[in-house]
Amino acid sequence: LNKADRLTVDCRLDRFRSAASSAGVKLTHQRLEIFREVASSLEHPDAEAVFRAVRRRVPTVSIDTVYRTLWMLNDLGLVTTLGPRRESVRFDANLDRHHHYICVRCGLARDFDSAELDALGVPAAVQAMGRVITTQVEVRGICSRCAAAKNRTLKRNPRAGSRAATPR
Amino acid sequence: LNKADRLTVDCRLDRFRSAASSAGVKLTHQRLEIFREVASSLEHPDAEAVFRAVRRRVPTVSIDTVYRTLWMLNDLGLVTTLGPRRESVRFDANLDRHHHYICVRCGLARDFDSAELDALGVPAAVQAMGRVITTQVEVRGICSRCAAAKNRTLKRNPRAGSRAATPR
DNA sequence: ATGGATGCAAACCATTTGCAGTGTA
DNA sequence: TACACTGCAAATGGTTTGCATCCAT
Repeated sequence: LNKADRLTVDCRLDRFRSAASSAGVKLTHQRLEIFREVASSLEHPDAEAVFRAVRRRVPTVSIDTVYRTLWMLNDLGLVTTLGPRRESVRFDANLDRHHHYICVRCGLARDFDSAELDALGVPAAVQAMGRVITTQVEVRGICSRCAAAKNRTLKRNPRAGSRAATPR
Repeated sequence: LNKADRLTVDCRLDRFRSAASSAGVKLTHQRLEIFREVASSLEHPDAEAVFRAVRRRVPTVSIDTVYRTLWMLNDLGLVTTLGPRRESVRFDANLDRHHHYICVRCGLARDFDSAELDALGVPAAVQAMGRVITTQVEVRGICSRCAAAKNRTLKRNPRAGSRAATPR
């Protein structure tokens, strides 16, 4: 990591520290290392990759602490997930160009079309990464049904969105 | 389904029939029903949802046939998957607005920025679906590393992308 | 008829959870 | 000190696979 990246990581760590104290969660050794790992990686690591990396510095961490911490960071808004959340793979037979709206709460997934979005080009930097097959816009939010049922725990309830509250 | 949708489904079924014969895969009762289900659903069903629906018409289908068929359809290019493929959830500490390039072969995920894409608005139809939290562009393709190693089976090799060929 | 496809049941593997011990605030 | 957090180990649940049987071609 170069100097600028290091600054970014430090800034993120600070954000974590203050978020943690104001949310009343404890700042443990392992949480710090887990967050540092995600914050300083360019790889979008999954739980196991984080685990492997952190274990080098904290040989006793367990994989379940990694999972718990990552979801906690997600709940604190310090981290995002890539792709659909705690869900199984979904299939889509619509081969026409289209985009998706995804409810992060219940997993609802709906198509939408947009001439504007279809016209998008991808920047040159992307071409360098590899061949491009498809370009899709993914809009995430809370669907109206879930918003209507805005009840219950503020903390992420375990398993939310996987099977519970099946859309439609 | 209205008349136009029915036509779409029939067209997709025909496409399946010809793709199947030219690829030399057999056109079974259950495959037809599985494809019909995905092709006529607006729900982006996951494997289990397809299973439940098909079972009403073909009470003996098994969940593993559903899985096998869905991936086969994917290999044939008749179906797409939503979100990252056979992968575990990945995390991302980059909270700045950004987009993703994802290699469908090895699962590599990289950020990229684009002022043009950041300026996107979402169509009104989406507002009706629910509140919008984030808008991201997901570009899928084959990364240069995978393209370079363009060896081996044309058929999807099982487990590809999950653990094998860990990027970087 | 015959090789690919299915269904079954067992295997797999990532992720989650209950619990007793541990460490932070 | 007290309560949240950790590590362990066992449970869970979605997905995959080996194999004997079946059926499109």
